[in-house]
Amino acid sequence: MHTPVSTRDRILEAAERLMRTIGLARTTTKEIARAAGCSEAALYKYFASKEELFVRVLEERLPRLGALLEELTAEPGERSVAENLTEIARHAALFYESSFPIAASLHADPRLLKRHHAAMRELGAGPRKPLLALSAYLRAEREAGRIRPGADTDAAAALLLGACAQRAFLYDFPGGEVPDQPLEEFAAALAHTVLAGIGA
Amino acid sequence: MHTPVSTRDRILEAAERLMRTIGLARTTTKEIARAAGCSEAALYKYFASKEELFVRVLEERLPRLGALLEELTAEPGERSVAENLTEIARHAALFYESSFPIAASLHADPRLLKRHHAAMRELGAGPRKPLLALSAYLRAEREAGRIRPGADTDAAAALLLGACAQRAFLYDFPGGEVPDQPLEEFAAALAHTVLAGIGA
DNA sequence: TGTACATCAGTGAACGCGCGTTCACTGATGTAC
DNA sequence: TGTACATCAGTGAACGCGCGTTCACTGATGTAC
Repeated sequence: MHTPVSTRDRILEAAERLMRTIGLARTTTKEIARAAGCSEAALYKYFASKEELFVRVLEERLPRLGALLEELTAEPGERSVAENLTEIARHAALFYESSFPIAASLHADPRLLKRHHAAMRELGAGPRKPLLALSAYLRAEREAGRIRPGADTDAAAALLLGACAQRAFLYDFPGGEVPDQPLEEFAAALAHTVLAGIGA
Repeated sequence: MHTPVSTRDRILEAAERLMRTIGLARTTTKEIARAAGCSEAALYKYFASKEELFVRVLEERLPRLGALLEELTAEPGERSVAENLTEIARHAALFYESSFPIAASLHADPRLLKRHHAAMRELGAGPRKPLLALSAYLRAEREAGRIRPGADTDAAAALLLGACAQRAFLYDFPGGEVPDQPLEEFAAALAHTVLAGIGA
């Protein structure tokens, strides 16, 4: 720890930023080195290959929605269900917005996707975690009598998170199109409409 | 028209299949030519560049959900809203399943995405079309008194289609994981839960 | 009819470029006596 | 204290490979007279 930011960290940061902005397809070792302010050879002092570098970026620098949801739903009783769902939708939308470009890149290269998926499994993470966490929260609310007894919590979770994920997809398009509906409003509308269906 | 299937069509078909299976990142001109049963040079008789070939694949071979939805909702009165929504969800899920891998590939390469987006705009298509079509259908049902007057049709459309799109994402993972819930059941559950919120 | 030429789909072999990767190295810092 | 050696982060320059692309061509089919 001689320097406040290690070369390794600068490499990871540069790789992540490039994946986000110019896409995996155009993120080359040369570009990464230039952005990190080191030589290409230095990359290979810290990572065995370009593929391993990418896997590390995904493991070490992507946020975790599942963990966030678990936190958010730790004390279910403190706020109303509507408030909780709105907050969840807001966080989910932000999360998908920030991770979508990288996730998309991954799916363009099944070999890399496979390696990433294996690494995720070992970490106990994965793309289905947020769904499970939200569904678990909704079941708890159902037990507490705050949502309707017959409500389908899996369907409700799929609807809410799906809409947030799709929003991220719709706005990851060139031309910098701005959403016609602000995030807060969008989140509240989703929560309200879902809750109208499952609320007690 | 000497042969029943032209070389151009075989090239497009091969390119599409490869994009779907091995991903854009690994779809090379050599692989396309091999799969189409022609020389690499032949590709350049029909397409100016590899990038143009991809744009043509997207323009000419991807299904159109927006058009399908418009068709599906042409005579709203014939079936119940629940039946209509289930059918819409089913078709949407199938559509996203088939187009997701290619859409993901596109987002890995912003330059290609930009070209594609421009081409789409000219065709009057685009990723937001299905949302608009579904929301229009729901508004029609609202006018007809078959769903609640105050219902937020935009939110309902975002929820239903978002959940279908996310399902496609969740199952586009290696290891050939099979959905734990059959498509029919999934579609019905979504339609039911959304309708509980907006139904008359 | 035959003959000479034009057109056209498609090819084999090569090209140059940019990529990921490696190698022998340098200069600074730490350690033993 | 100075001296000799070890360790370590990082580099410049090169390497080979695979990619998209091009070029001069071939052989089959169509057309004019």
